[in-house]
Amino acid sequence: MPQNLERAIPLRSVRTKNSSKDWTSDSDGSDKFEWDSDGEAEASSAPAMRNFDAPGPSTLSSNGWINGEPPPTSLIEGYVAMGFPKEMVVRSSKEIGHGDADALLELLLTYKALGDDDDALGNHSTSGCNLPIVEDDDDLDFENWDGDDDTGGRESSSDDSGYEEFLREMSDKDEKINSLRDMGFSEDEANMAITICGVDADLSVLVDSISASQVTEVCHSRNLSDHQVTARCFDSFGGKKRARLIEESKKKRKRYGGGAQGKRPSSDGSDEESMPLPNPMVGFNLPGYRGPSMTRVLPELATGPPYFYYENVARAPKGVWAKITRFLFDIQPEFVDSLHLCAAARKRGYIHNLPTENRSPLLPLPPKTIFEAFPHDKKWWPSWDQRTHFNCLQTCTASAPVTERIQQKLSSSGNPPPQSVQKYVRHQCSKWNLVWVGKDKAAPLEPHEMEYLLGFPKDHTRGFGKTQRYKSLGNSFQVDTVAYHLSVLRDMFPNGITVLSLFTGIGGGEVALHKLGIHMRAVVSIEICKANRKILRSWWDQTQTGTLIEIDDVKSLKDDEIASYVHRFGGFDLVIGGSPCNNLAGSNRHHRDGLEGEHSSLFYDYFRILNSVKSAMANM
DNA sequence: AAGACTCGGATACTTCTT
DNA sequence: AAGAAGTATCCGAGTCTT
Repeated sequence: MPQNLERAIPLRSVRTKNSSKDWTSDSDGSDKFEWDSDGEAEASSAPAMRNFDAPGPSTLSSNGWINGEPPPTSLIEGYVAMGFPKEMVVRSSKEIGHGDADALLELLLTYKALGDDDDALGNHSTSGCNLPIVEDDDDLDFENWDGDDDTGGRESSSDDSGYEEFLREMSDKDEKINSLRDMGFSEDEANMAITICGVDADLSVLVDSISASQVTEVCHSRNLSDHQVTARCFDSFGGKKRARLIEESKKKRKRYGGGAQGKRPSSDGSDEESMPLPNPMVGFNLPGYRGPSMTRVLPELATGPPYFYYENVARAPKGVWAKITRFLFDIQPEFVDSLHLCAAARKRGYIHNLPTENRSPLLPLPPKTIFEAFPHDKKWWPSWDQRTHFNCLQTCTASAPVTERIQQKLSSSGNPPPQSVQKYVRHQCSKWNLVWVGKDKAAPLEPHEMEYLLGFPKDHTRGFGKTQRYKSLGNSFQVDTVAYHLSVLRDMFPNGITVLSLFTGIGGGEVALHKLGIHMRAVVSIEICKANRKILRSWWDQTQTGTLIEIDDVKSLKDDEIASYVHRFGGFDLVIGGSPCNNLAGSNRHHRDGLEGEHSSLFYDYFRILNSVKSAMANM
């Protein structure tokens, strides 16, 4: 749900500038909600995540920095704000440079995970250093099995003595890598297996891991969905705590030099980057769209507890969903257009590890067409406006002059109006989701009408400014859609569930659970917008008896605090949330730079926190 | 080839609130 | 008077569908 870009950016330290609102709350001030983002504003502060395009060859200069330049202080601070030790950031930057935010983050996460998992390794352990620097082939981590280019590769030498020591400490890992190479595996494979299984894993376990990865790769290359990969593939993996490592290992590099919009050349062509959207966009199944019954089997490491549910816009820039998928355990997204469930389109992708059988829709069923939703408007609806559904409800609405111009054009033409006028009016109506509320009078939806279409209780957002309400609603879940997916939890948790809700917004997930009759014993909610927090609190106090804890800044939620909540509530049954889409949404003309952009860190927060929860629960 | 669609952002201005 | 909030207008392109 909610969120803004602002939050995306780490820097609390930087907050100063924009004063007014604290970053924790949305950018707009009052309301910003859910995911989206409005956040670009902060960009300036955002340190780090910029990637420069030129992929040129990386070279290690005499000062120990790749490409010869130390990272800007702001960049380091940005990662430190994300929770990484400064020393680790510096070291990582030296290893792979700071130009590629994706690679750098990946390496940091790997280091961190390894360090967390195995103290014996120490921070340095990470041999992550052996991780290949930037490979071109990217995405497919499991891809280049054959090429072991890396080996000799990296002359990482460098003058940095600290770095060398670091390398020395990795001897244990190197030894295993050598053994695996002797067995015919590439260094990449060996590295990945160690990343996944841990440096202390037996050689046989590492071998099994590589074999399992190869199976996965084969499945992917055949375009099989994840559910077709048997869990058996992953049985050999280590403990659950390793779960978070998986992704990191998976995402091995997708970097491309291109700019944000990234069209990456895609060396091999086809494949990963492309993740075609289904048509019709009905997900794995929908009421009334019974396709072939499918049962998916998730990799063991992807299964709960906790269950998790991640959402974002379906039409993100190319490569974004492929990347998100890699982070989230290679689970294939379920793309659904809420158009099939209610009267408004809403094309979204959902990555979750919930069962997909025996779902049930919320009752009563919501109106599925505009006329069912607003029968009163039928009286004024011109026959040449044949819309039956609204387009995606967004955060911005038409200004009054739009209505005025439409009215003026229609009143000055006959009936029916000429084609040119019809075309203009139809375009405006589609663009702004206008409804006919009077003779020749097309007006924007009111906030309460949007609440209705999105499945929220009446007046859910009432009491706040209209602009804020539009913004919050535009960034929200479509409750019926999400509830359909979450409905499987009802029978699984008859005594209620505990929820960690990221980017909560106005509580679309919570409302869905409530409408499903699922008791929430406790909800820990992270939402930057003050107005949204108030909206959730207000609704909670009126409808719930469980515990609600609201946190404003996702960046402040660190591992130890997560662990304390896990301990306090006995773990979380569900981690739910969408991440801001400011830089993903097509409507954004300014900074649609996907996950490569400067404001894309919120997704990584989701990822980070999810893995932190998994890790804490594994240690319970 | 043309059309349709997209959880948006920056800015200037006006209006409301403190 | 100053700040907060609301209003209006500007701003395209990537991707998919027809």
